[in-house]
Amino acid sequence: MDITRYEAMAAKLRILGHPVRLCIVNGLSKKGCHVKQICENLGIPQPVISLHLSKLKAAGIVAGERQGSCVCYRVVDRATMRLIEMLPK
Amino acid sequence: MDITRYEAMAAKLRILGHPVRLCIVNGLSKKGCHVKQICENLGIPQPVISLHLSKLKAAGIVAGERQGSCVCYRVVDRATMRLIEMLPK
DNA sequence: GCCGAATATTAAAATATATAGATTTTCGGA
DNA sequence: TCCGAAAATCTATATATTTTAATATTCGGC
Repeated sequence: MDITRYEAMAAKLRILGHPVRLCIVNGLSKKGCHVKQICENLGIPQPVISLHLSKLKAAGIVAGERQGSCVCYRVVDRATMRLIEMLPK
Repeated sequence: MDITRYEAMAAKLRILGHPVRLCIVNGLSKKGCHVKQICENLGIPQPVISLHLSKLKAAGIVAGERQGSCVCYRVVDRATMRLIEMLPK
C-alpha cells in the first residue's frame, strides 16, 4: 500500500485540525470576510489570524482578494466545503 | 464566536491528518484487520502501528477486539466513515 | 508453569507547530 | 508625499508530535 498517496489529504486535514482554523473556515464557508472582522469576531490578535490564514491559503483551502485597503477571504476548496457541511450544528 | 466548540472536531481531524493513520483508517473502513497484517501491508514496524492505533482509539475513531492472540481493529466512528468515503479514489 | 508470537507501553531524541510581540508592507485619503 | 488603517511577515520562545529503539504485557499451546 502506498502511503505517499495519503500525504496530500492528510496535510489538508492537519491544517483543518486546529480549533481556530476550523472556526475561521466554518465562518468563511457561509460568506467571505475581511481579516479585521475575523479578528474581532474571535477576539484573537491580527498577526495570529493572518498566520492561520496564510496556512489555509498555502493548503489551497481559502483565497484572499484585495478590496481596497481590506482583504476578503473565502473558502475555495470544494472538498473542504463538503467536510464543513458535515460538522455538527 | 465560541472556539471551544471546535476543539473536539479539530482534535479528530488532527488525528486523521497523518498519512499513516489516514491510510490505516482507510483500510480498516473496508474491513477489520489484525495489527500484524496492518504492519505487513504498510511495511511499518509494529510499535509504530500500535502507537498510531492507540491514538486513533483514544480519539474514538477505531476500536480493537481481541480474537485469541490477535487483536482485530475496525472503524467505529460514523463521521469518520463518511469522511473516508469522500476521499479521492 | 514456561515459551514464543502478537500487541502495547515507555523513554529519549528529533522535528514540527503554536504563541506572543515587534516590525514591515500595502493601500486610501488628506 | 505623508499619515493612519489593514494585513503580512519575522523572531524568539514554548509546546506538541513523531520517530526510533528497547522493554513489557497478554495469550495460546506444550
